[in-house]
Amino acid sequence: MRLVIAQCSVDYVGRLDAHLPMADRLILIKADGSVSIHADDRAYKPLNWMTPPCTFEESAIEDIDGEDTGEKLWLVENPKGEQLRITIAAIHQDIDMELGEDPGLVKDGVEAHLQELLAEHIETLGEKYSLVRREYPTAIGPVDIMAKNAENEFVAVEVKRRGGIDGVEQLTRYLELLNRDDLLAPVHGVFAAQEIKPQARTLAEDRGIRCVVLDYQELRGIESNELRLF
Amino acid sequence: MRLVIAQCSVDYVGRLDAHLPMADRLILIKADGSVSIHADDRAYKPLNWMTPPCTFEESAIEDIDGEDTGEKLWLVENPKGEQLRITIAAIHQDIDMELGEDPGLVKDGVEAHLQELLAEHIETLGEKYSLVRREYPTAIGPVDIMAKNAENEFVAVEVKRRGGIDGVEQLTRYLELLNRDDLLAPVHGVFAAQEIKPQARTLAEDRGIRCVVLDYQELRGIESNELRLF
DNA sequence: ACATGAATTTCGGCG
DNA sequence: CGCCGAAGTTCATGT
Repeated sequence: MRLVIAQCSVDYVGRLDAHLPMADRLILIKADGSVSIHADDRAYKPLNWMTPPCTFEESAIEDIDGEDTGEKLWLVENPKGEQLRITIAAIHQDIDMELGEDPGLVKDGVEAHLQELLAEHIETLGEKYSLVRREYPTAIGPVDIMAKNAENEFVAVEVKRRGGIDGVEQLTRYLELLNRDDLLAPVHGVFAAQEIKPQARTLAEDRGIRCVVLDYQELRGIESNELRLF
Repeated sequence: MRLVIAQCSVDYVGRLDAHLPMADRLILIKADGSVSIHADDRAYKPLNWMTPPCTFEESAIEDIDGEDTGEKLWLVENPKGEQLRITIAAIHQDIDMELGEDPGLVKDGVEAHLQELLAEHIETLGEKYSLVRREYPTAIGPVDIMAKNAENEFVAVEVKRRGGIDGVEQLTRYLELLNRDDLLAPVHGVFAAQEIKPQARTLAEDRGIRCVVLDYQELRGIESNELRLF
């Protein structure tokens, strides 16, 4: 990892064209070969970058008379021919440090995990609910969770972290298909998400689909409480 | 902008839970208050981060006996209560630098620009093609470009940077609607993108929609050539 | 390798 | 302020 704070201008030519006028910025050169250029804002997003694989080449910039201007051109290029051209006017800091390979991130709470938790605690949807199976297969793709309600009727559940119109449309297609099967009908629908957008809720309820807001911490809490009982 | 290279472990509790075991990493603290944690890989993407607005607080970590362990806890928290807890075991580098406000990025070549260029050079679609208007309004949303072909028939054009199934479906809906209007029918369809996925192409051609791959550099080149003529 | 779909998506535009 | 859709999306997964 090399960190360079420098006065620089940048041009990107590739999937689009972009230009950054001369200013002080951080240039981050990682061991994977990637280069990214950060300003002191825009949170974690760089102004410009090049992802590996790519090559890095430094050259001196000469003026019309062939005199060295003291400026450097850093040319970063990938095999597709996309280029990042960094003109370095002055370097304020330049540090290099070996970090070694990172153990990596352990995530917990994405959609797959929500589905898992809800399947384990299907009674969150109502008393006497029981799980039929996760990823219940249909001709147009798997339903996230298939369950049965207290009346022993089928309930198809679509799980999302953020529930939008798309998810409702998806569930609607499943319900339409499933309800054509006399062995299953009537199949009810539940749209379950950590966050449900108003439009999605309206559309869902309009179609007789019940909306359930999932509380991830609470679902996890149920597990913790169960554990505490032992 | 503060750059800290440190041996640290990180826990994020918020929209999901995530954990990073102890290792050497770069911690980037920007003037906007954002904090991001980078490893020496994963290109420009940080392992973990917190976007502003958020608060930063440092405290000493004590062991069970109340003895200072020498470790520090950096607690980054946003108003929603999401937390980034960084345990600092050792600091290898710590530099601080004022960068000032960035002039910002000039972009050129995104979808809006593709649409603009194609509208200006509608003959790219065929000889004698003429532009009716961009963002041609319909009840279900605007058609990117409405044109007429050499036979003076309407042609609805959907412009995408990357053409997938969705774009074809969208154009199909427009065409269905537009062709119900006797004043417009027959309306032909053109699916224009910098890159068209095979499945999208198959679907489009199956529906009688013509696929056109746009070359951004070439469209720009036309402009350059025109300029050169003057 | 390619297509599909989630992401702490982010980001910007428009209403 | 919230919805909607693009993004140099990126990233992981399944086929």
